[in-house]
Amino acid sequence: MTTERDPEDLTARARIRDAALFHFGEHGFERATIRGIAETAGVSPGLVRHHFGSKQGLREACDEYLVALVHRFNDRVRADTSHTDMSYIQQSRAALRPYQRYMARALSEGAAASLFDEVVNLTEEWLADLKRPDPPVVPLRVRATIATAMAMAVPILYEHVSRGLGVDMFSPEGDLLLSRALLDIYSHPLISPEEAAVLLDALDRTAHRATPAGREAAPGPDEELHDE
Amino acid sequence: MTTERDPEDLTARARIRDAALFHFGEHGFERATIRGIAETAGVSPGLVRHHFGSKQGLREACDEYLVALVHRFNDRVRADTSHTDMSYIQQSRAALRPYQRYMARALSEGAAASLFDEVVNLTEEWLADLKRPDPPVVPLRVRATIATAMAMAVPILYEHVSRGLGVDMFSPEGDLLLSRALLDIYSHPLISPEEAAVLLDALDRTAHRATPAGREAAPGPDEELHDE
DNA sequence: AAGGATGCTATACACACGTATAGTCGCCCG
DNA sequence: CGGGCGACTATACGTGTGTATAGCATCCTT
Repeated sequence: MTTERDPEDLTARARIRDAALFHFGEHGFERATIRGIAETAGVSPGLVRHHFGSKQGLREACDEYLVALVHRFNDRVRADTSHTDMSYIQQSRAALRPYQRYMARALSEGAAASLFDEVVNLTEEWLADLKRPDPPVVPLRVRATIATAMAMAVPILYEHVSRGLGVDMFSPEGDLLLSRALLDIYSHPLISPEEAAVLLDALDRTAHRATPAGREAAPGPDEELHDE
Repeated sequence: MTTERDPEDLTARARIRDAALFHFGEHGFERATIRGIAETAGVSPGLVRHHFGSKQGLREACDEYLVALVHRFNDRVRADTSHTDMSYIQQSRAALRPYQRYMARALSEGAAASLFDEVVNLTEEWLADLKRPDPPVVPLRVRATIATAMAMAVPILYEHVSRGLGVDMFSPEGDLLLSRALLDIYSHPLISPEEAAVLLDALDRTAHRATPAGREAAPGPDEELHDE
């Protein structure tokens, strides 16, 4: 059913990559060892180097593999016109679950940039057709980035979240509880609009105090603060 | 002013701890070396072991130090009755900024549990006196945990967030942009209540289908990651 | 002033890990 | 048939790192 892998898999190369995804995800890049990965894959450590050149090369291969995978799922979600139907999203979630820990680790180690950006793109589309009473105070891309980061937080902080939930996040119970919680949080503002207005005002005032007149420090690519 | 440190600081022990907080935050626990930390602290590597026993002991000392620090700030925020005034929060944010990268790393490595829990407690209080039209569908603790995780995501994904923002997250510009974005996101639901209701309903229905009666799923230590 | 504890350094050890090299087996193409 | 080539293994090397030990200096106590 979920044959989302490339045709030429089952090969030793693929087994090494899978083992690496597991080991990197479970122990982190540094603590994971080529020897351990090789053992899981059922090959000799030398073969790892033969196929991927180096440990870093292996990581990059893992990243590329996942980027392609996520991209494929994104396309499917995009193709789904009925946004009330979550079957594709659920399906994607399920299929990507084995790789969540790897993604979490890689992202928190600063790697897998294109993977993150790929998700940001999707989030951007998602946020774009979201109706809201007042105009946003920051560009769409910024909101999408932060929303993506926030969504990634849960798998990244796996141990802590599981402890707070009282059940393992990846168990069926945990997954259900988590989904319900996310739905609740995402559908309710954590700050009342009035309070937000006050705080935003205070923020802008202190900001103006800090940056009195013509500032030019740190020229970002596009400094558009206002909106898309 | 920012004399938030213990009295007996300036000592070599304190310098080592500070250096460790920096190195661990900058390079992660694994990549950070005792020799490097010692050099930054201006002492010999042996002294690190003398004071903290082991690298792990050093990490724990860092955690304890930060838990105490955060705890102190939490108390001050709690003591602040006027919730519209953000001076204490801003002050705490500023004071904790040098340690943010350490905290982010430690948390994403699964460590510093009590630090996380400390923040969850504060979030819990924050969420408790938040008015909302409908009753929550999950316990307060669960919501607080996830909200905390989401808040932590931004510093953890520092590189990616900075890239998405177009400016360095820790620069003044980045900080302002980030604050505005967070305010915007926190004050607007990302899912409309109606949509959420539909999704929640769908979720509960599939959940009942999946777990007919008492499930307790065997959480295998190593999940097969090949296919499903 | 003697003695010991404590802060601190220098040196050495043990080991795990990434990497490099040489070699073997099997398959495909000519 | 055979020659080359890619998949794969065995083994070894170098090094970075945590840790252990021994020794020195300084200060406090009695």
